[in-house]
Formats: sequence, structure tokens, C-alpha cells
Amino acid sequence: MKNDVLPDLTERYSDKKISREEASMAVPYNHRAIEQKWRKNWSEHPINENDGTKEKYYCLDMFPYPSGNGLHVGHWRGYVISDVWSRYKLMQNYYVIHPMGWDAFGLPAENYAIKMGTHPAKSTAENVAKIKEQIQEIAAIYDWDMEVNTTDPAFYKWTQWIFVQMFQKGLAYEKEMPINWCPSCKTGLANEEVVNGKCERCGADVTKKNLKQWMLKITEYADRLLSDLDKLDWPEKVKKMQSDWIGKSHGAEVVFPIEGKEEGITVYTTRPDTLYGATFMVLAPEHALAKELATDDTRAAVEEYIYQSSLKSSVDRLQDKEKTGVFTGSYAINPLNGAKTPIWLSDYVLADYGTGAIMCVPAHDDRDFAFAKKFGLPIVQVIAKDGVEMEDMTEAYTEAAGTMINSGEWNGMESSELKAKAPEMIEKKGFGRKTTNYKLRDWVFSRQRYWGEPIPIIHCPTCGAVPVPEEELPLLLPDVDSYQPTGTGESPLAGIASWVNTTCPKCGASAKRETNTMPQWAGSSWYFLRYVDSKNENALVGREKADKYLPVDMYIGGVEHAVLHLLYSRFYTKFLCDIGVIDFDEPFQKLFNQGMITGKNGIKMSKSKGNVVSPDDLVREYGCDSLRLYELFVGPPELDSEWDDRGIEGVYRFISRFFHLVMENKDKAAEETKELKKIRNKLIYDITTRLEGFSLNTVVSGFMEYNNKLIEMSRNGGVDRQTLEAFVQLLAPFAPHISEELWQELGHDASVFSESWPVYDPKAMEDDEAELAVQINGKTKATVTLPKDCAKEEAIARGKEALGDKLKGTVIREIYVPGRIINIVAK
RNA sequence: GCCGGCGUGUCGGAAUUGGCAGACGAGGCAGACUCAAAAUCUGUUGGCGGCAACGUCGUAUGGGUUCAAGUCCCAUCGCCGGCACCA
Repeated sequence: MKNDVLPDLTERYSDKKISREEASMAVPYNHRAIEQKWRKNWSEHPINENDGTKEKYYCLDMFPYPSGNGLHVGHWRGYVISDVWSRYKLMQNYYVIHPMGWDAFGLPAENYAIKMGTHPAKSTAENVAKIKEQIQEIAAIYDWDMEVNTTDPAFYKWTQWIFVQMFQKGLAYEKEMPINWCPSCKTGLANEEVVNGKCERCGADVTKKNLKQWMLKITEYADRLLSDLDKLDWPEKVKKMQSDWIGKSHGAEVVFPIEGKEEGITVYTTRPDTLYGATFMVLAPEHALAKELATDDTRAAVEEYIYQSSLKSSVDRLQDKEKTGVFTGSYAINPLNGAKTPIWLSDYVLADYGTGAIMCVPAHDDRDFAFAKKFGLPIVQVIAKDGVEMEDMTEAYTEAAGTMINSGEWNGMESSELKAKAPEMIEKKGFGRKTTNYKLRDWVFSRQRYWGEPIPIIHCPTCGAVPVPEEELPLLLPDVDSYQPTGTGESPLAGIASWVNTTCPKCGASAKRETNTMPQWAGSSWYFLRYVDSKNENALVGREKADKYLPVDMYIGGVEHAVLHLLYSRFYTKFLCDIGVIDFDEPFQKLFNQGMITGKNGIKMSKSKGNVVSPDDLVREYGCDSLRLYELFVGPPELDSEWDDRGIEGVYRFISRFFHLVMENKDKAAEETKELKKIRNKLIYDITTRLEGFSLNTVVSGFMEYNNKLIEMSRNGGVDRQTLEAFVQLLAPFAPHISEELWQELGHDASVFSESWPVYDPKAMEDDEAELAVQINGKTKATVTLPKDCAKEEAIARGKEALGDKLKGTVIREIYVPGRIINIVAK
């Protein structure tokens, strides 16, 4: 709240329209006054202090990039969920680490700046200020002393430092190769940033461009990134997406000698059991041997094919349709049976997976089958499907199940067994080896854009690539007039001669700086480590604090980062663990993905669609507490939900009614009846178990249900103080302002957050009797109230009595489930 | 194409994991208060039949298991998400 004038709490009329009846009540629910009062109070008396004795709990939001559009109600939801969880942990007596910061480098920020015609440094700072103000409206318990900003030199010093460490360990290397290039963003992209052949950011078709790039050897961690998924309490969906992305497969490399040449072609296969069925080979057009294998007759066609393939965009190449290819004129020898197999080129073989060459078994692979059919190549079946050899195959049989045929000494073996054993058998025979492969590729880490961390490397003609010495970090991003992307494959930084030209830190000769910048993921891959020691000038994070406060216990954010940010962060964490900066190798113990909030009909909120709902007006009209509750009530937190403004009325009414319930009963000194005691314990039980299960929408409906019940009780005698207090405590993480206010009204000086989370007494919850449904043949015909431990005979008799003359025919079976149901089966 | 997830009133969604389907809320309808509206409060609100007690149908569709199915099994349809020539 920006206002410093605090309205009088007894003020009769809030901004919300108020009736004469309501105005005549003792004190109306004035959300504005209450919320302002408690914001001020919390800023003066913090409720989450680290007294050094409590156990820590680290609850983290995925930090936002400061967009110019501000927050909408969808962003709010994630932050509300994490704050509810943080406050709950607070009331379980943890010291809660709940920080917030800004992922401010990268394309979105830069593109926005270009669009607005401002310098990204300026527009980013403005946007941060604006969004920070909006985020503060949530009234989360963020510790702003921990705030980080990836564009702050004191922060990106360490982003650069990590890069230097990786370089020194050989994990950052330069390579010239065709990489994914977005012609619209005018920069190279990582594999993870290409979605269906399009740029993840802007949706433009991605092309290939040959560029010298910095790469990070994430593949070196492929195995650990895969196997350590088992350690994590993450949604199965996300784990599966990561494991698919890493894509480990088991198989063999087999060397096929080339007829008339010394060397051979190495292929990778996961189906060595089908080796006898390999009737031809295909190399990727980019394969090193491609040109060499052409004969005088085929040379022109081969070169033309290679040239044409190089022109194709990755989208064209993906959109399979017809297989294309060209025969090289050369033959390889199947090492197992000496058969002569023609060598072809085709762009359906990927250059950068396996060895870039495959053996083709058309009888048992769909793609090879299509290729063989198109070019009239022989098809040899080597696995009998359902025990039979087919006359003429109409499609490939791709399963590894069946008896081997046409396979020399392997005939009669079971295909699945052979598949497992073949790699070792091949290795023994000396023409190949057992091996594994990954879909995961090394991470293209250079961006030809301005708004990112400069890569701290100096290129020296004699010493090669030399890292900027640690004492010279941070290497500042130079100020520049023209920060627009050049599109030439060079970064805008290349145009600043005074910055580019420098001397080699090793030999002192004149040298040039690396001009590419880091991708937007660089800062976000480790920022969560920095929060707990954000002002440390001597280390990325002090070891003592790291040991005490890390890793993250609960990470909350959208599912869109399942393979980008979350994979990169795991990689960085493992690396930093390996070099001894930290002592753990998984950053996020538990992950929760909240669903998206959409507009009507599930349409994503966007400015261009005009369906963006801003939280600001809703906070003004209904208050922060109401919006917090409604964000949760709108639907299960893990699913997408359609936003409907009207629904917030419901939670507002609930809060008002609860407010009046407490105000009317607080001084009544109503007695704690057995029934009230039962209600209270059930309330605590229900709210706690639903909260633990992250079923936050039903927590809110639970509050409403119990509130309705208590209003009823209030009319018939009143509600005791203990029950009111328990309710207020349970409500506190969800609607903190009203809870503090009512806690005070109930006569407490200290904050409600200094209370421990209420506990329930299972015995007090138990009902002595229960209403059971009485069914005939599974259809409910009556109900009967029975003591909880009623014996079967008695229960059946009472059930029959309740049924009266509805029960006809002969009873053939009687079922009694105590506390649940009586079912009489009659004929 | 492959792999996941989902399908419940007018709408958002509940359902103790096999035990009274539709909690809670929105919206609608009716009433109280009001000159009137808003707000508030009360009642009502799945379909069909009936004045009614009640009957009957009903959780995408078709089948199955069970005393009992929204929940389990099989098949089909539809929607959403991920991967997509990875050999």
C-alpha cells in the first residue's frame, strides 16, 4: 500500500458499497483499513525472524523476468501458493527462507527495450520497480534483504566466474558447427529452446547457421542427471520429460568395412539382433565420408544432394513426408555375413546423433522400410513374427519378440534375448563394441545479442582462448548506443573497438575479447544459491551459509521450465558440488508446478487477446485477503483454471461473514460444548490434511463449510473462544490480514504467526454414531442412525426396520460396513 | 505416429480412494427489507414423471467385474500436454 495515512478502523463506510444494515453493525468488515494497518505493523515487527535456533525451510518461487506488462492474476497464483506454504511452515516453527528476485537479462527484456526505444538497462530497472510494487500487494513474507538481480554486476560477476571454472575444467569449449539459428531473434539457440522446429521465444522457424560457438558439456553429466531423478520429490511428469530429453539408449557400435578402402563406417544401433537383416547403409549428408564415397558416376548427384540438404531448414527436415536420398556408388561389407550393402545418403539420418551413420534393416524398422520401398532396396526378414516368415512384408515388424531366422548361427534364438546379448557377442568377435547413447546434446551457450553477461574470455593469437582473471571480474557489459542485433552472427559488442581490443592476460600481446553474451538461462541456473548470501563479495555463496540454508526444500513455478531451467540448474548444481563450492548436488528437493490461469474458454491471457485480468483492481475492491483466497479457490492448484471475476464475490462474502461471526462471539464467553469441540478438532484435521496434500481449493471450501456450520451454532447459543481462535490460526496463512486483526480482537498482543499450527485430538473428533445409507440391491432406500460400534445383527435389524415394507422378496445376502452402509440383497 | 493426463449440473469444481454423486462457490429463480435499485438475509436450484410422499434416469460412449463403480478392467470417441526420422 502506498498510502501512509491510516484510516480509522471504526470508519463506517469502506469503498465497498455498504447497506444500512451492515452500517448499523458494530464494526463492518473494512478490508482497506485492516490491510493497511497490518502491512504497517509487519514492516515494523517482522514475523519471520532468524533467531538461530530454528530449523530452516527454504520455499522458493521461480523468479520472474520483469516484463513491461506487469503481473496478471495468473502470476499471482503461484506467489500466493508459495506464500501460503511459507506461512504454514512459519507456523510450524521453521525459519522460512522465502526470497524474490529478478531474471532480468535475456531476450524478453531486450526485445521489450527495442520495441519501446529505451536502453534495456533503463527499461529493465523501470519494470523491476513496477513489478516489485505489484508483488508487494500480495503481502508475501519475502525477505527483500536477500533480493537478487541477474543484471547486477555484483551478481553476474559470479555467473561469469562459474563459466571460467567450467572452462578450466574443460566443460566450456569452442566449436564451429551448424547450430540452431533464429532469424527473427538473430541469435543462436540451444536445442532446448527449439520447439517443433520453432523458436521457443518468438515462434519463428529455426534455421541452421554455421557458427563458432561456446558450448557447455552438459552431456558429461547425462548419466547423473538421469539417475539422480530418482532422488527427487518432483511430479512424475516432469521427471519423465527430463528423462526423455536425456534419452539414454543401450546398443552397439558396429564397424562395416568399406569395399576397396582401408577404413570402415561405424554405425550405432539399438537392435544388433537384426544385424543379418541389414541390407543397406545410410549416412547423414553432413557425414565426413559422404563426399569421399562418391564414384565418378555418382559424384554430381551426391554433391547436389549434400548441397540441397544444407539449404533445408530444420522444420523442412522434420516434416518427414517423403524420404529422399542418393546412392553414393560405394558398398560396405556386413561384418557378420560378408554381404555387400550399398551405401546411401539421406537427411533422415541425423548427423549429430550416434555416429551419423546407420545400418538399415528395412524388415524391422519403419523408416528403413519406407526408404527401401521407395528406392527398391532388398528387405530381409530376420525375426519371425508370430513364428512365421512372411511372403511379402507390407510393413516393418519393429518389436523385439520372435525367433531369429535368416541369421546364420543366430537362427532359433529369441530376439529379445539376443538383443540384450548381441553387443557383447559383437565385441568379442572384434568388429564393434557395446555402448550407450544420449539424445541430450551439449548446450549451445553463445548468444549474438547485447543484453546478457559478456563471456569472460580473451582470444589471443598465441595463447588461444584465455579466461579473464578472477580479480578482473565482473567483466562489465559496456554501455553502447546501438544494442540492436546485427544478424550477421556477431554480437553488437563486436562493434565496440575500444572494448574488443585488449591484451592477453597471459602473454600481454594484443588480443580480442569474446563478443558473444550468455543465454538468459545463465543467471537462473544458480540464482537460488545466491539468495542466502546475496551480499557476499568474496564468494558465490559462503560455505557456512550454504551448508546451513541450502538446498531449496520447495520450489514452485510453472511447468514450462521442465527441461530448460530445471535441467540447467541441476547441471550447474552438480558442477558446483564437484568443485567444492557446495555440498549437495540436487538444487530442488520438492517441486510443485502450478497450473496456468487462463481467460474465458481456456485462452491464454495476453495483451493482444485483450483478456488480461490485472490483480490491482481486485485488490482495491475486495482486498488482498479475498484475492488470495480466490486465487486458491478457483481450482486445483496443479491444473489450469479459467478466471471468472464474479467468483471473488463468494470468498469476499465468506470473509465478511467470518469477520462478523468472530466479532459477535468474541465477548460472549460461550461454553465449549462437546459438539463445538468435535467441530473444532475436525476443522483442524480437515484443513491440515488438505493443506498437506496441496489441495488448496478444498481448504478454502472447507473454511466456508465450517464457517456456515459455526454461524448456525452462533444462532443457537454461541461459539466458544477456543474454536474461534483455532479457526483464525488456520486461516492465517491464507488470509493473513484479517486473521491478525481478529487475533487481536480476541485479545492477543502478539502476532498470530507467533502461534504454532493447531493440533487436533483424534479422540475428540470421533462421532459416537453415524448415519448409514440403507440399500436394497445397492440402491439407497433409507437412512438409519446407528452407534459407531453397532454389531452386525443389530445394524441389519435396524436397517430392515427403516426399510419397512419397501423390502420385498427373499433376502439372500446382508452386507454391513460399519459407519458406512447397509446393503440388503433380495430377490 | 509414440508416451502421459483428462472427460461429473448452466459454470468453476467436490466425493474419506470401491460405500448416500453433485460438497463449497458462481449463476438462475422466489421471498424478506426498500419508494426503488444495489448490498444483506431466507428459501430453492441435475433431467423426466407426479399436487404430494415418492418413483425413475443420470458422472463422454459401449461392454465387463462386484452386494455396491464417477472410482477397477476391456474397447471406442473427444479434448489437453510432451516427444517427434534419436536408428
